[in-house]
Amino acid sequence: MDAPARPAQPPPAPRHPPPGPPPGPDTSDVLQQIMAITDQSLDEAQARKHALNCHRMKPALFSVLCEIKEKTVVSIHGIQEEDPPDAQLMRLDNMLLAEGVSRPEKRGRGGSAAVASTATPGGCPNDNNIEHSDYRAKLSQIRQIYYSELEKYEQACREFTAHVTNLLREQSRMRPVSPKEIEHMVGILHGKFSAIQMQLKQSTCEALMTLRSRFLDARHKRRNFSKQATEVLNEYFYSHLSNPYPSEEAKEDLARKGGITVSQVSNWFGNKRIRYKKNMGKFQEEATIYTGKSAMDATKARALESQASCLSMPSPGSSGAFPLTSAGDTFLTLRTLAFLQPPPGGNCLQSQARSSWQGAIPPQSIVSPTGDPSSINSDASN
DNA sequence: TCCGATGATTTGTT
DNA sequence: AACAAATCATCGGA
Repeated sequence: MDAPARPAQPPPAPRHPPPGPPPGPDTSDVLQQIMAITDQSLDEAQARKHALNCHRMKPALFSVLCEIKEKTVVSIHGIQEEDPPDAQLMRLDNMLLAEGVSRPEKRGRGGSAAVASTATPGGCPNDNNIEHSDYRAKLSQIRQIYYSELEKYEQACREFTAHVTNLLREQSRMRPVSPKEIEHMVGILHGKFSAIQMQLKQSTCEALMTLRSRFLDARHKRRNFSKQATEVLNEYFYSHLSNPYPSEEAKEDLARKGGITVSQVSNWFGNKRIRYKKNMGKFQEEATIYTGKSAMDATKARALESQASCLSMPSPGSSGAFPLTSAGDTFLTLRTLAFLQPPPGGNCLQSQARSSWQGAIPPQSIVSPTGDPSSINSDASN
């Protein structure tokens, strides 16, 4: 660094003239000046700096320069100033919030560990109640990593911002740097850091998705249906063997009764139809059990029906009406409704897929050619 | 551990 | 969109 005073001498002429315009006398002048500056001693330079700082015109000059700079900066960056809330960032934030990873209010600067431990367990509003302790452990792990990383980024951002601010303040003594410019620079810095934070949020969301898909994929965590559900489904299946295609309402009803979802009911019927058709012999015993059950139920239902109609209907002969008189009839009514579901062949639009079922019906269960809805009961009575 | 049962998913069809 | 058929992946009993 020490610059021994050497006699200022003209630079040696270049051996090869550079391309472009030849260096005129101005260039060599500037060069010479630069060389002269480098040759000055540090003390001398400091002295000159001090003299410049103490110049009486300095404050005025700086303020003017600052003003000009401010205008230029505003004109350049003014458009970018308005920061529309990033849709992507909002999506990520919402997801992290929904998953219970982040909190609604993130202003607090509490310890990350405290935050991680107080976050609501199972805060996910998803219908599937995740109870796996393994899942929770992994979720907690993700949460902790997220918060520790976030804290790191925030810390780095604070430190770097402070550093830059100090640097600029320091420099503002030497060159025109307005407070507004510093503010702007800080804003840019924050933008950069928030971009990094967005990446962090994105990877956290990805980790969450992977975790969820792994734990919520029902195929990997299959559970057999409860006895109740199986009974309800089988009962319906064998009592509607001629047309085992429950309507949407019937599916909902079955789902409710069995404590499963409608799509599970649909899956079950899809599987059942296929497997029954493939190997009817295998299901004979089951069929006997459930058709017997259904027959008993039907008998009971009929008894109840006649009882109810005697009690509530003036004319027992009118079979088309649904009395809906008391809560006690709910079962009967539901059954009756189920029996009166789309009659065989009544729904031509849907009959194509169902027509393939006709070949799978055992002889005693085939619906009478008249298509009388009441004939479905023959499945049960047989 | 094997193997049939079974719930879920995928693919192709209507 | 609903379904059939094939297939996957897990469950649960022997």
